[in-house]
Amino acid sequence: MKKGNDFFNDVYDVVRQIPVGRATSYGAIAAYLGQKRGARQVGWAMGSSYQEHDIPAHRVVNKAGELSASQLFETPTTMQERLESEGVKVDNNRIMDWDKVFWDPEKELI
DNA sequence: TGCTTGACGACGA
DNA sequence: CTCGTCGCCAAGC
Repeated sequence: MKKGNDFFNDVYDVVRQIPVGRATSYGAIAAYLGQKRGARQVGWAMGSSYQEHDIPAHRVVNKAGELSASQLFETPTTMQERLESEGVKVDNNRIMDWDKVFWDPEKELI
């Protein structure tokens, strides 16, 4: 059986709980999972199979609120349009009011 | 088996 | 505030 898949499943579970109009960072998820230094692995895990799962990957951005994954979506603007559709303002691939939109699983999630 | 890359983060200039 | 460098972990070649 797989062994490191638990990390994947946990990442997906956290992402699914992200409320609409909010967003979180890879580092925050990694820290919530106890892998504070696994921020890159979070993005790698999702990018490897997020299409096979039903998770709002567009609500996950880097610590700077930048849509670094926008070009991995169907189109380079899909991620931005989806966020704006949920009420999140995006400017130059960066979330505006990031400090307000930021959703910390360690504090919001129990 | 070993080197390189990557949806990142923190620190310094 | 923006740019550049180093560090972490896992997968790919």
